[in-house]
Amino acid sequence: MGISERKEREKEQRRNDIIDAAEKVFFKKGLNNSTMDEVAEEAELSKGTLYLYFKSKEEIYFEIKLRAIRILNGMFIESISENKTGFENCMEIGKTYVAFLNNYSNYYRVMVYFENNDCRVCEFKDKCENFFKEDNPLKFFIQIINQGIEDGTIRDDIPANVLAQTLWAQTNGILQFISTKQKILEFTGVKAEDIVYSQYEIIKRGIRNEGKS
Amino acid sequence: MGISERKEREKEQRRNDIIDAAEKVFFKKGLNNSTMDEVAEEAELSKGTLYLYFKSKEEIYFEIKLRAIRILNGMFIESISENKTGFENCMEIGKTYVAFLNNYSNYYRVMVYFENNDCRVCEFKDKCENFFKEDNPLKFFIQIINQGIEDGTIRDDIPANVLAQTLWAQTNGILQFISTKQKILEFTGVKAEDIVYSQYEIIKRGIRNEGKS
DNA sequence: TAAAAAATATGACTAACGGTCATAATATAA
DNA sequence: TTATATTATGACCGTTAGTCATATTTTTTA
Repeated sequence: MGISERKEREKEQRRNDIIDAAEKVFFKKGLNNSTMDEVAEEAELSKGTLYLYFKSKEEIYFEIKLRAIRILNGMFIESISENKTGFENCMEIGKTYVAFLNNYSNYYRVMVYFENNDCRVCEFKDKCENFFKEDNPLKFFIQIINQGIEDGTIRDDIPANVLAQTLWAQTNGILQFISTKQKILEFTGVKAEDIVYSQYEIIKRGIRNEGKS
Repeated sequence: MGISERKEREKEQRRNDIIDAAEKVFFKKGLNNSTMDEVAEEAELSKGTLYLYFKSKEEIYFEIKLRAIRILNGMFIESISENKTGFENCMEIGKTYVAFLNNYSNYYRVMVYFENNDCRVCEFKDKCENFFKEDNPLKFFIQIINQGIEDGTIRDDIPANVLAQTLWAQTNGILQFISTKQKILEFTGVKAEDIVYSQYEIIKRGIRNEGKS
């Protein structure tokens, strides 16, 4: 049945085209100031057609979030190395996350949106439920922490699970701060890099296995 | 002119009544699922009247945020003590912030909303611009860190400004994580308290002045 | 290849809701 | 008591996410 397969591909393609169009519109004007009519126009389709491929405006946004996560995951995987210690890899991931914020700020913003609007995310419950079980930056990060505990470069008095989630949550807080609180940074005369550097310094001391370099 | 003063008081009172009503409605159903008609009904006023006292739905929400900040500030001030070191006070503030999340989760959620929707906050630019200059949890926290640096209990190689904002941002990340990622915590079998404890542990090592207890 | 059936696309329409404004009610001043 | 100012009202408006009856295109059938 070559036809149904081709149709499947075409459908997938159209879905992607719609997400592409939505991305353009949303990135330019923000989710709230973008209308589905604009997305439809950008995609050269009628509005009704959008709803054949997606349940809601927010579901399209959620698909963009998935793209963001895929990019971030890819960057993380590229940034680590077998030749480095767990501790070094861990710090590398931090740097990479900051680079993601700088290079893909649009995608980053989409991710933040879903961090903080979990009430609505229920719509995608099924997708979210299984999310952690699949490839996911946090899951990946836990492995790195584990590596560090095993190779003795990261303190071992906190379970890898817990330590990883703590660092992950912290780091999200840092990125969120430097990306939304420019006013405060300006007013206090502090640069985003200062905060990032300070975060590294605290983490270094905070998680390094004592006695090791 | 006793009359105009009384009128002023009455107006202020009515404003507060409206915020009270809005709080009830918003806390019960969430900002997005609450309508201005519902707020008006709860306040026993017509919808039009609401707009005599507030420019928009979101401005009312912003007023609720101000209440939240006032509560948090009060808790912070209560939690510190002249008899404690800067380091101890700093840790105390962390604990207090967690207590705030647990005891005033509705207010906490409002604060988070404005952390992450800064685009819209422009409406309240004037209010926000001056915000940092007034009483503000972060500003207060900077003072505590300064105390710690001065009394030698907190490392002095990072400026108080920077260190305080870093810790603040981190902690926000932690609170946000434990309040929105229950699913992940469940799945990994980690408790919110574990994360909080781990955070304390990392910070302790991370900011304590070496050589001091 | 033509007609029937299935799949896909359309855009006018609806419902919901934030915000407005002409009008009404009430309080104050003259 | 009348004129003026203040406060309140709710019908109405504009916008927009989402729907659905209808139309178009593609595939299947005979």
